Amino acid sequence: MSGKDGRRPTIRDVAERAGVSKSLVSLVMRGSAQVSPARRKAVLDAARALGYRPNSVARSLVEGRTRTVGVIVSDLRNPWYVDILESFRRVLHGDGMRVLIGAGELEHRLDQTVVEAFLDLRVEALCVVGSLPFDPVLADAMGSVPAVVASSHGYELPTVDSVVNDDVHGMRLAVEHLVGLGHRRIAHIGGGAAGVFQARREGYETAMRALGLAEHVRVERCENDEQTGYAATRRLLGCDDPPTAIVAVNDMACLGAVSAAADLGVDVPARLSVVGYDNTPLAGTSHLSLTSVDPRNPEIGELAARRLLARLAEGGAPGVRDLISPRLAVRRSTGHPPADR
Amino acid sequence: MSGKDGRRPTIRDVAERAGVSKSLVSLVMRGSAQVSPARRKAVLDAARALGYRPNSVARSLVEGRTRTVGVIVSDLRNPWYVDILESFRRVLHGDGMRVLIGAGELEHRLDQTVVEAFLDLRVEALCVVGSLPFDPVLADAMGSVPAVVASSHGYELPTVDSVVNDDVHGMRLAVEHLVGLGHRRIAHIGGGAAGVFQARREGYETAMRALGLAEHVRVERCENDEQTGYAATRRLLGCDDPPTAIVAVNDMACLGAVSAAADLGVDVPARLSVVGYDNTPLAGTSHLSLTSVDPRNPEIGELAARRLLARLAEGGAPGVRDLISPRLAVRRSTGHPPADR
DNA sequence: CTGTTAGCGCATTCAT
DNA sequence: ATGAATGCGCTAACAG
Repeated sequence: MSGKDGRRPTIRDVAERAGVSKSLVSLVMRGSAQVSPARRKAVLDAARALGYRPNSVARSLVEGRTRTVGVIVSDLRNPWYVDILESFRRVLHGDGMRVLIGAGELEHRLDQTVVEAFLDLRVEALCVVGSLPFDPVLADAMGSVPAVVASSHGYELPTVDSVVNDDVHGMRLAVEHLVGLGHRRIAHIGGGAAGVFQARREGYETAMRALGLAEHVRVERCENDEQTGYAATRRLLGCDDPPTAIVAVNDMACLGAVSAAADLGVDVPARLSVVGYDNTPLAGTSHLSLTSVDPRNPEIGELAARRLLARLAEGGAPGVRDLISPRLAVRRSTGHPPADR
Repeated sequence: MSGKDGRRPTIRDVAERAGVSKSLVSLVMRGSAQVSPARRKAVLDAARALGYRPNSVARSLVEGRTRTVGVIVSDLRNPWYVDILESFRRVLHGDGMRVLIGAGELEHRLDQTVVEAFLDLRVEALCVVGSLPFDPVLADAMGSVPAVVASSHGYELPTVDSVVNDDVHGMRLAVEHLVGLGHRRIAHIGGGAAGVFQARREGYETAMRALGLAEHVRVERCENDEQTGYAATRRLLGCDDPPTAIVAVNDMACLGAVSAAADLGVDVPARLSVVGYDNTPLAGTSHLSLTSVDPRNPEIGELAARRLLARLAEGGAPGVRDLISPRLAVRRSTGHPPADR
């Protein structure tokens, strides 16, 4: 398991034991075809006997590359990003790259230490998954190494590719679905002037207008959590002319809407239809069974990885923006509106 | 941003620009006090002007250490482990260590590639979070570098520390809480003959016997997901003498229990009390509001990190087993049993 | 305090 | 097909 004196065995130990030179061991370890079968076997046997594995630190140093890309995830606690990550790393693994994960957000600010850790480690590229507060350190880093953002707003730099789901299209799918069921008073919880919140609010408003429902546009502010979604929904349901349907900015807010409806004795979907966004594992549970816009995260992760590989090969090409068309996952939280009073 | 010819600047470039030797630059970068303020400033200025950052790859090679520990997480999709990870990395960061995360499970088998990636990277220690299928490659790795397991069963090797919550105590808290509310027919969903499932089933049985309820012991098999928890609960509620309370092996199964009860028109907690385990974010949502055993993950992560640091300093001491006493987070899914028929 | 020298483990020329 | 020499960027042990 260890070298003779407790150290891990090096290429030299293997060479000595196999009775060949270090270079030959190196060739064998990297799968060169230019080695006679007999010597190859001798090297492989010696390596196994010693428990040798090439030191990737030394290799990185001499090759001048680490074959590593750093991924900065906005929030580990809400596992909406897992599908992005999995397809992203699958593609990069296929290209011999390693993927490191770091958590980017720390008390509503960017955790600069993860950016610096990645830079210190000499990652060859960066990927930001999910919206992160803007920070010059990160922006600078993304200017100096190849970078891509996935499902993220706020870092669309000139030389950074971005792959995001089409929020406008997604909100349109949600509103059209509800209109198709007969709803007209369709409200939105979310809002705000930045990032996904802005994009989805605008998508909602655009869709409502396009369907002739401009007069019913109604937005109540909330964040990406159950509490504020709950409060926003209570405000909506407490007014004179409450909506028959709510489109939420994401699944967590939508969960708040469901809780609020339950507390008020409003049946979902009989008296209130709700639609979430992100199609998280939460939405798929049979207990909630939320109709939710599915951003197609596996596709986003895969395309982000491809963009990154292309950029790694090409160099500083201008950033390309990919818009993935979402789909609607229809479940049991939506239905026909109640008959008019 | 880059060196003169596109390369990243090295310690040599900085030394040249500052008019000092490389060693001096090295001293300054590592914060030595043995440098005159004037020269220190010259070095720092040159480094900033060049955008220099020490190459940690080269540093690792010469120091013979990477200051990196690899964490293998069982399942990224279920974010129960996040609190463990956060406190774990907080402690390690405080000691100048980096933490890398890898996903360990791949289609019910261990993903050996993450173990090998960590070994290739020369991580100085390993940490396994959550139960993973046994695999000789991982066992071997944990024998060859300092290792600790947190909230995990199955890798309690002779030289591996383990920090786990006390499942027996946790199940006892759950059962006692229910008995205190007046329940007697208390069933368990979970079961199985390995890992947490075994430990919690045994804990349940022990607690029931200790409270004189041996005759009411009833276990229905399920896994760590909503579907099987749902099915198990339907079996329980469909029999002649259904339980008035269910203790689930974890929160996901408990969610299944809630769904099943809802589908059968059984009100929670009026006609059925349910208790989960893990106190995941899910349990805390006001919509579900599950009473759940809280394993105190922040403490687990912190202690695991301390054990690892001690082991890193000490060497191959025998593995110590820490049992963390869980607490019960009481919420709205438990209440008094219905009055007898 | 500062500069010089020698590797860390490996891949990569160049010679055979 | 194989082996010897060179250097990746840095730190550590010295010698000034």
